[in-house]
Amino acid sequence: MDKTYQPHAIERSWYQTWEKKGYFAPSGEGTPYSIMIPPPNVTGSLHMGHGFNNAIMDSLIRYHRMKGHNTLWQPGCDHAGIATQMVVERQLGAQGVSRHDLGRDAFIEKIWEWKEQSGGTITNQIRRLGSSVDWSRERFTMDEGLSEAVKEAFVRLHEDGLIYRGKRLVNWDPKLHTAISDLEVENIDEKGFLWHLRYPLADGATTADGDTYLIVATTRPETMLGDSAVAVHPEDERYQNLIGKEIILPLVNRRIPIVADDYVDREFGTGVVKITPAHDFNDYEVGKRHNLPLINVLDRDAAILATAQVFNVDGTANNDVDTTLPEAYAGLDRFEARKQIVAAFEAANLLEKIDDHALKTPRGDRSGVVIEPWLTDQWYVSAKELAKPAIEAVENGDIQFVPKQYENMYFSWMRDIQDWCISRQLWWGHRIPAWYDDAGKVYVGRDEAEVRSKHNLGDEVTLRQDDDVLDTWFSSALWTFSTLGWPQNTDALKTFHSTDVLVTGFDIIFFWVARMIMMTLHFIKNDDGTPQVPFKYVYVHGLVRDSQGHKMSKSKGNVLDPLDLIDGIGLEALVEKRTANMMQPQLAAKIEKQTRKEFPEGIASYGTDALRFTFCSLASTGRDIKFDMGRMEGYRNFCNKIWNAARYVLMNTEQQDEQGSCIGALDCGQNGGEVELSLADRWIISRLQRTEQQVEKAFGEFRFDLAAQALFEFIWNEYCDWYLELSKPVLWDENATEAQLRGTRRTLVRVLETALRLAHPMMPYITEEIWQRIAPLAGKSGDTIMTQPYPLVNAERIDAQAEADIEWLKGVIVGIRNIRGEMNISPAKHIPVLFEHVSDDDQRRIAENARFLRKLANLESVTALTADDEAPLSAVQLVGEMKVLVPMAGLIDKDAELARLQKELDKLTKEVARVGGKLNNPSFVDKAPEAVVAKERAKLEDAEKAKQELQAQYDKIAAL
RNA sequence: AGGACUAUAGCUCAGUUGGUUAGAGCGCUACCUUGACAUGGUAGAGGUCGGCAGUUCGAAUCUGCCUAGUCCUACCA
Repeated sequence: MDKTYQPHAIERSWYQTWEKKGYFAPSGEGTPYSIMIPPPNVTGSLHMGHGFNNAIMDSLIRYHRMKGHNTLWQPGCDHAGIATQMVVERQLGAQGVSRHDLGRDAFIEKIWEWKEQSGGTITNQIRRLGSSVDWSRERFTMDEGLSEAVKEAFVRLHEDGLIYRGKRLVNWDPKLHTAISDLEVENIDEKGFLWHLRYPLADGATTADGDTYLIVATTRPETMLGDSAVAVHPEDERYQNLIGKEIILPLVNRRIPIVADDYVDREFGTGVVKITPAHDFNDYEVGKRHNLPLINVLDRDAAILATAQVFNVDGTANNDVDTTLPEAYAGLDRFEARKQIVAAFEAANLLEKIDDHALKTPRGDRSGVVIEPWLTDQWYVSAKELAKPAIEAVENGDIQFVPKQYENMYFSWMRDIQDWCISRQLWWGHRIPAWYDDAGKVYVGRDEAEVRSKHNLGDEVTLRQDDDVLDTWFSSALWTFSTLGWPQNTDALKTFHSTDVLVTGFDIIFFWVARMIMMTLHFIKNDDGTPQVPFKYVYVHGLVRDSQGHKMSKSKGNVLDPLDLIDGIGLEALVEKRTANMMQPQLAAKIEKQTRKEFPEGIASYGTDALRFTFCSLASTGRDIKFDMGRMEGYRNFCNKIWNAARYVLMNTEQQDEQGSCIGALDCGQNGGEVELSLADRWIISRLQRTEQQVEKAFGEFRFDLAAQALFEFIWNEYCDWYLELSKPVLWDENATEAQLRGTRRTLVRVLETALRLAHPMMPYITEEIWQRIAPLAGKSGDTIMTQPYPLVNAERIDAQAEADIEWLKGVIVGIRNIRGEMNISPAKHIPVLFEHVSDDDQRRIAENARFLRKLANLESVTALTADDEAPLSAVQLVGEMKVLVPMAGLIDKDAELARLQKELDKLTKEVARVGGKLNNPSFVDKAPEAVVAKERAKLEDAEKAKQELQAQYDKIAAL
């Protein structure tokens, strides 16, 4: 074995072996356990969040696989409608071709081509992360089977009356030319203006103050072209006489009514609001209440129309309203139109004033442009009814969120859920299975033939399929069951659904988790007709952030590719990677500077296991995960520690040639034979059981950080720091018996072998690599650690006596080391040690552990004094009541020792005062549980005794 | 506006049902190439647990208020 841990030498080949041998597929035996990977966006590449996610899921999957479950982890991607279409359009754009030049079919073919080329990125990343997904069951939302499922779901929902089509205001993206759902709109704080406009009253009416106009305030003056009313509060005394009268809308000269509606806030502005039902969601509601016409003045690019389009609130065309618009603005972009309209108001002396105003601007999360409420025909899922059982499933615990607090977030959204706009004006996606006849009547069916036969439509009727496609999240919502073969009732569906746990970030609880729950409960039923949940647990993890705590995003240029932490990357390559293909190239310089500052040396290579272990150790209950390179380096070092511990074990249990290759095994008890376990052996075996307990508990509670910590502490602080050291005096003792040697060798290999299995779910590669060589020495056989049983606690092997004895031993050794350290005695120097005030237990422990003491504390001699012996002047450490003495002669400076004692005495004085104070408080003694009081009494007694001893010692030395 | 979450060592974070001398890793200081490991070892320094009140014999832990930060939802035109 190499002297240091070299991850690259072992990772790739093990993954290939595992995959080739089919270890990732379900075993077909045992209780089913399944996880569906949250499908990454096929256009993209995995970022740190995915890396984190994968580390968690793979740990769970490997853990359950080792526990003998019939384990399925199914991978796949979603087609990411808008994002993918954008990427391919941009590529075509670079060649001067638009998708319209190509036509729909050819364009979709281009997307498939592109997907073939780039789809390998993600699968390669998943492999490099060590994820043991069943590649044979990889799925893609646009695959035939899943497309079937989408169609089926749409048709059934429509039949159930849960999907409808209607003309509504939607969030329109004027750049991408599609509707998007509420969730895809980001409301961003921006600075804007509030324009106060004068709207002249018709028919000579005047306000209470005698003005001939009303003042409305607006952040979007250009929409005034579509105003269909002005509203005041019904109880607003200022405007009582004007309700029912009319306004002459400036520039347009349309007469519009003054209505009363309690939507209006009297305190805000002038208490008068312009109502534009076709261009504002609130105004739309007001319009509905007052039966106002919907006057659309914008086209799909959000430019001003030459003539308005007018509808009634029920969506029918309105022919009563004059559609004339001023010619000056026709074809102008909304922002240009805004400027000119404001100028026109000013010129007409109708501009009262302009105030600065902070507002939230709705922007498309993909395009970044301002979203326009726009009147269109769209398909909707009525969510209220679907939400009911989805809420219940969480209320009654069929689905549990971990941590639980996320249930509140879920409930609050579900209880106020809005209908979901599922149609998108895109080409890439599942085309809506709806057809129209020439009269515009709509028919829904699985295909045109079904529609014709169902509605008795002869060939003379021409049918045209809806051009639109479905929201990607619609297909993702079916993910847990569509990927298992639904609508067929496949064996896979019966076996692996409900899945066990969904692992995801809280940012997509609404987008995905909630919708999956609604859809699954609706479509998937048990034999008794009760609905099936998509998953029993939702493990919600935090978002991975950079070291500054900022969210990682491409536009900020602070993203990290998990592979770059695994393999390492030079500074230049990292800068290049972060600044390539930017949506906003002007940020490149800033990103470059920032990158050079944060990673002046680039990024070192840490290997997959260290990365995964780091992710696990960060998986506590918080919402943010600040990724800390220092922490990962620490865990890389941990891998090295394991590596070297294994080297040591192998050196002492194998027969090795000059190069360290194995040429035979020493007797580790693999073939039986008498075995004598030392105290240290019994101790480490006991500690191993406790570690197994902790890890088991932590996995059960999704506390991967605690599992990682328990493993780390056991392996480093107990096995390496103490046990390996304690094994040396036995292994190197020429007088050791065969049974003793066999016992220690057996414990060395068995504990290591078990620890490897314990750690394997989190660190698959290093554990496999070492296990291959350790297993035979531990009497284990098998092709891979992956399918070995996960360690089970054996409570009988917990040995409290051994633990107490080793604690004593550690106390003595640390005490001596402390004197050495503080007194500057060279570690190389052999020193004598004496024990005074020795109890029977101490006597036994000294006798049993003399050789350990000598070796680990590097002692010249170990002497237990009897009551009659006179102790030489010494530096002293207390272990319980026993005094550990290091004679001062020639070694220790008087003043240094006094200072050291004084420090100890100060500590003890404080302790005595603190505990004594507590015990002097009668209400404490009266009210606290007896055990607690007894504990405090013992504490006080110990501290007082220790203080006395040390004080006496101090006086003795001081007197010299 | 409503709600959630967070605040513990210089940094990144643990801390189970209230009872610890409040822990870990990194960083820092001193010493050490001892036959697994310098990606290491030994010893050590470092914390008024955001602030203020309260409940309690006892609070990092429970309650209220405040401050700071993060986020979500809704929104005043």
